[in-house]
Amino acid sequence: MPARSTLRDRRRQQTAREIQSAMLRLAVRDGYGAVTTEMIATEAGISPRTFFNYYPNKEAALVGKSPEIGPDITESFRQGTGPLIKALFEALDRHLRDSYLNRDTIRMIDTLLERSPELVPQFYASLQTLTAQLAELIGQRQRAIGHHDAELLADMTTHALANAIRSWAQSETMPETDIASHARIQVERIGAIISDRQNENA
Amino acid sequence: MPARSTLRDRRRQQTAREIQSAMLRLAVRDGYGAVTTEMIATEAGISPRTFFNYYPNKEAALVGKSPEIGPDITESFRQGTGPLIKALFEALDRHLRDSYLNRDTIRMIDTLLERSPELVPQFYASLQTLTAQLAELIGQRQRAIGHHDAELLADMTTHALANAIRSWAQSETMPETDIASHARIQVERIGAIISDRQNENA
DNA sequence: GCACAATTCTGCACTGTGTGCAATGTTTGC
DNA sequence: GCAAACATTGCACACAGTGCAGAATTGTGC
Repeated sequence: MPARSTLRDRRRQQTAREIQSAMLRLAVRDGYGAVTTEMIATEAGISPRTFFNYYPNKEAALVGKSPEIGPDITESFRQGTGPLIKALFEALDRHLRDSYLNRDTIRMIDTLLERSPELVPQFYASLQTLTAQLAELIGQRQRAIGHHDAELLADMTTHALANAIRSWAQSETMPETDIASHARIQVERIGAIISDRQNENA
Repeated sequence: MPARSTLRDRRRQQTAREIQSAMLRLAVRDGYGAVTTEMIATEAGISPRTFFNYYPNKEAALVGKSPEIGPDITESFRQGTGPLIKALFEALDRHLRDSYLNRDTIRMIDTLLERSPELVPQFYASLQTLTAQLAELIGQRQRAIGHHDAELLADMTTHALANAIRSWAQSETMPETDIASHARIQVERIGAIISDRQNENA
């Protein structure tokens, strides 16, 4: 569901971004642990109670609302037949082109994750929606791949994608359109290490 | 530090296990969300405050305290020179032989993760200690592998290991000594998928 | 424009998590 | 058996998160 464009919905999205941005600003300034939901609400100009209408917890506000993969993309992924990894990252590439990525936002998240490494696992956990969606898609396209394997692969993919997005945010020159292929290259590098082919094509 | 065997330390370990077991019993009976730290404390025969002397939060009590990889194992892993994956899972195999795994405990965890899938990401996050240790070891042994790659690989390994332990707990017949090789096989299967070699050796 | 339906925002009361601190017990080394 | 080290506990407190009900706002049909 690619967000009906009623006034209400646009406002909702706007507020969600507002809250995330307030949270990030405060966390970068005062440290994640020092930020309370009350401070965020005040900074974002809403009541403390309303914060929880937008995000189920503090963590979630950090990551923000990321859109689901659209049905056109999932459809063509499911029905494709080429190499899985190629198709997977093509789908992610298309998905990224649909999403708005804000360099400054990602940079702030990056700063936080560097300053408070204990947040990193929590951060990846917040990407669960994407991971679960990917796992399901992989399972549907490639019936021969078991459930656990699909999940592991999806997890890895999300992880690599997050790494690629972080590199992109850090770099001044890397175009947004390179993110998916960056991630893909990392995954393939891992594949090579697993198969002990580290010194090939070096 | 392989746990000095003073009375104090043995008691500490015992209490930690006691708490975990209390938590699991209650969570299986009433559902994870319905269990409060106070209930756990009562069930385990300690004061509510003491609970937090053992575990930083409810999550952690679920997973329990798992011992670090001993220095003998890490030493020989770091200095080995063969294929990384082989060495990695050999080290894990030795590590598992040092640890006590309790089938019933794992089964209860398994039940919980099935009933409350929202716990799964949190669960993997709790294995962060192991993941971080593995990432560091990989980086030290194989200098050519970048930091991000080592982390991704470590994450995958931990994930696969958790899967293998869960299979072991479910099975009546699988010997404990097969866990590491199970995990290794999963990782290698993923490696093959990445490299689009799914139909080899089938 | 105007009523009224749907939705969203907010305040309030309440349960539960997690921490700091200081008093009180218990273990240990000597 | 004594003093230092460490563990347990109670208490007070700050904050997270939820349910509910009324106020405020926005969308809709006329």
